[in-house]
Amino acid sequence: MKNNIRGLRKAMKISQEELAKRSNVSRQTINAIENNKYDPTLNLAFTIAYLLNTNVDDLFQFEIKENKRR
Amino acid sequence: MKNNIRGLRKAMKISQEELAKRSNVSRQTINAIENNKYDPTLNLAFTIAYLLNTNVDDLFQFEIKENKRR
DNA sequence: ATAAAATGTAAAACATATTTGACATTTTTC
DNA sequence: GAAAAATGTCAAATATGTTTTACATTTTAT
Repeated sequence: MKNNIRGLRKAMKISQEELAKRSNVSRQTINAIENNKYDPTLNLAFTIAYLLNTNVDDLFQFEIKENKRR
Repeated sequence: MKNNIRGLRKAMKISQEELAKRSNVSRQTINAIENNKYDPTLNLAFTIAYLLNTNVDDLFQFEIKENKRR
């Protein structure tokens, strides 16, 4: 799962620290997500999308992985 | 965070078990999410939205909680 | 070139999501 | 109304996300 948080954040000219404060998470969390260390929770995804004036579906690029049906 | 998984799933006439299989998660997970016990991960949210022919922003109703800035 | 700000990273503790197995209740089908 | 299918729920174990503290490196501003 990729995302363009960094791009939109920079366009808005705010730091990871600032986005973290507005999102009520730690700076490390924003940093980790921007660097694709892990995905945010659904709640945080919605919060960040809201703060960056976009939506979850546009902010995150989900690649469908097809399912070998059990 | 609310969602309309149950509604779309029933419209599609598949069981929780079937949606679980297609999503590669357990039936209990689908059940818990439909009953708002907890939110799915971002990945699972995207997967379910995809399977139900919708998107994350439409499938989940996120209520913005305003932030008492630190 | 130096100081300040921003970013990267790591480990331990804690929080939340998911699985598995099991059983009870409700709904659907015949 | 009995059987089968679907749904609800619980506990313990595992996986993943988040916080805190701390420090190193990179970038920006002067």
